[in-house]
Amino acid sequence: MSGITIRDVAEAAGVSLASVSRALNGGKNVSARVARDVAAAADRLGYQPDFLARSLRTRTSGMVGCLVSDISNPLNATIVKAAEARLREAGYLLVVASTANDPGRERAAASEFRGRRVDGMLVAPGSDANAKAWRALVAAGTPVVIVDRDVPEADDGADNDTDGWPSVQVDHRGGARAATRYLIGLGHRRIALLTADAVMRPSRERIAGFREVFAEAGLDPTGAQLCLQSSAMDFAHGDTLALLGDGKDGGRPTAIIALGTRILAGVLRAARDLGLAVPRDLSVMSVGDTDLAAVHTPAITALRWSLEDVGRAAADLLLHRLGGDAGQAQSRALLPVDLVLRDSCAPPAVV
Amino acid sequence: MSGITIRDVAEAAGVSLASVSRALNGGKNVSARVARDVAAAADRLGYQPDFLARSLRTRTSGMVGCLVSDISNPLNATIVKAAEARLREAGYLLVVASTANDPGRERAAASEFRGRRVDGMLVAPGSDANAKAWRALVAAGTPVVIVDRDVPEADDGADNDTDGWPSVQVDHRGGARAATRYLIGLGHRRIALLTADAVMRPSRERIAGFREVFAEAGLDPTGAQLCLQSSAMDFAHGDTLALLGDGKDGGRPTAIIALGTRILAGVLRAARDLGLAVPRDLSVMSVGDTDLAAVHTPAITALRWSLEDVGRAAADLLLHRLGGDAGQAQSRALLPVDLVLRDSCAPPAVV
DNA sequence: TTGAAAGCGCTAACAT
DNA sequence: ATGTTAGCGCTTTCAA
Repeated sequence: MSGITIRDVAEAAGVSLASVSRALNGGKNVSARVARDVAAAADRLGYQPDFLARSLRTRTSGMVGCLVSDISNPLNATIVKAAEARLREAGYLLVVASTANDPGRERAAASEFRGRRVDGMLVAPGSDANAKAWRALVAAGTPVVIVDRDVPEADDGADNDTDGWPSVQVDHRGGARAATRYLIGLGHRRIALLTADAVMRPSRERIAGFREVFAEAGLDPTGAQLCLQSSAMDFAHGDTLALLGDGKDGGRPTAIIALGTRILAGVLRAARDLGLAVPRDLSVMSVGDTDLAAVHTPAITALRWSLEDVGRAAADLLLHRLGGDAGQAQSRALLPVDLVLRDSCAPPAVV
Repeated sequence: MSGITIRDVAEAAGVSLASVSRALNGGKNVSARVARDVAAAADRLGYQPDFLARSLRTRTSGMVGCLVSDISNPLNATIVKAAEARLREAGYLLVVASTANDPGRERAAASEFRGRRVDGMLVAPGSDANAKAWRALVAAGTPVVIVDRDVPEADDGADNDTDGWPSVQVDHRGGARAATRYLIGLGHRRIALLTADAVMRPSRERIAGFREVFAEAGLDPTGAQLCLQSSAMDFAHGDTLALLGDGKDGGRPTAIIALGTRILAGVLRAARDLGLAVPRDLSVMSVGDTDLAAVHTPAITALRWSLEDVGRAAADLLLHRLGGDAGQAQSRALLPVDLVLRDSCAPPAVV
């Protein structure tokens, strides 16, 4: 272990503890001689300050907690990575907790973070279950930035407005609108939206955008199929088979929008199993752009947004709050979504 | 903020500070009455112990640092996630640092971790550049587990043996052997190994296994092409084009082993661009099994190993050391690699 | 400009 | 079984 304390440095440099502290922290009121001697002594001894002790004294840990449902999800991982890079530049350490979307673990992790005295938290709740807990957290004064999520109004009738929360959001609604318009423009009328979730903000917004476009085009909204499945882990394979394979050609969708990589994977596998050619027999669009979408044959048209920007924006918002602008108006970032045209969408075959 | 200290609880419960500490830490020598009163008071006040203060006193932070080159890489992320889960069960908090394979940042992160007084570290060095630093770390007594990497012998002639380090390794060599045997069994004689790296342990072991099989089959090792490229980021697209597209049919490989997802993506794109059908015109194998490999048409035969096991094993090894068996013989885990047969490999076409 | 001293919240001797 | 006390290593008044 290091074992070398500030006291050792003080002795070696022949000055007092306080002087060492001041010198090392670049504080004022340090003579050039002391500064030099202290630096030399610290260097020679290989002194490394103890963050723990410093934190105890200053009441700031220099740590930021990050609550994310599943860090092995490449999307989340990319966000976390970008946030971590930014936070580190600012001298903060990121501690992560994968919560597996379990509200209990989410609360436990948040509590653990508080006990560890993190200076702030980045949180992407896995559900709305803990909305109350998040509100309590900010109410207690913890700087919190919500990432790509909503914190629904408390159902106890409190006058909290969720829109005012410091958060970074992605314009999923706008993206879904663009995607839907594009498909309708190609001539599609029966479009299936495959999602594993309909309550979280991203899915909710996408569904809303999808419906908006159908409504504004004067199309029968029942032509828009919405397929909800409980788990994305089965790759949406079964659902897609059921959706496409029932033979009722009049009702069979001519295009599928897959919300997420796993679902896209399931859709593509199902199409392959059914002998359906993309895009001739079925147009496929991916919400979220990954290697899979880019490299597949044919390459999959996708909705894309910058995960790095999400992470960076989240870190910046938090740093801003940690920087002292606590009372500052609640900032909120809204990031754009782009439609990347590739080869997986075409006009529907005339039947 | 919490603001409530152990002192407040002591007053509320009408006992001494020490009793509260004992009661809360489930120590011995606590009467039922005190235990009850303390628990009640703590609960009522919403007391949350301050880890920072506790750590300062006990000289253990309950934190484990994780050094990984790029956490947005799904492989790394999965490992980290599994390790984090295990560590949390044991009461440790994982702090991560993405080092982008930059030796400087790696050292800086390690140093930061030490300053933060992490109890141990999980490290997957991005290169051999910091071998000396890692040795210094363990020499200083920090429990370190190396993940899927080697720490080469110090070049200063010290008598450190790298094989004794606590580490979790993957049997990449065995996997490569199985893969190569399989391809040779199909009739392939010209096989290209595409990798972005030839020095790190995983690649080195794979290349070694590949060569071993060629040698043991009595085949001309020059028939085994080894293509090194500097970056995986261009999806290996250009390299594959150059490799396949040069028209010299006699030298063109009939099978490609792609070391990594990005490279696989590049290979597949290149094959598509050249109008080569997989596996008719070209057999493709992936080292590392991802959605891309599983879902591609045709599905890609792949080498797979459990990333979860890697993360868990790393955590277990470290926990074991943290548990006090510091002097214990250096343990080392070796995890198996499986060949997952799919549809992307076939006998080479007769020319 | 420098040093002495108090104390952050907690645990662990040591005493009772 | 319980209380008293002394720090862990650092920052930060407050004096000098």
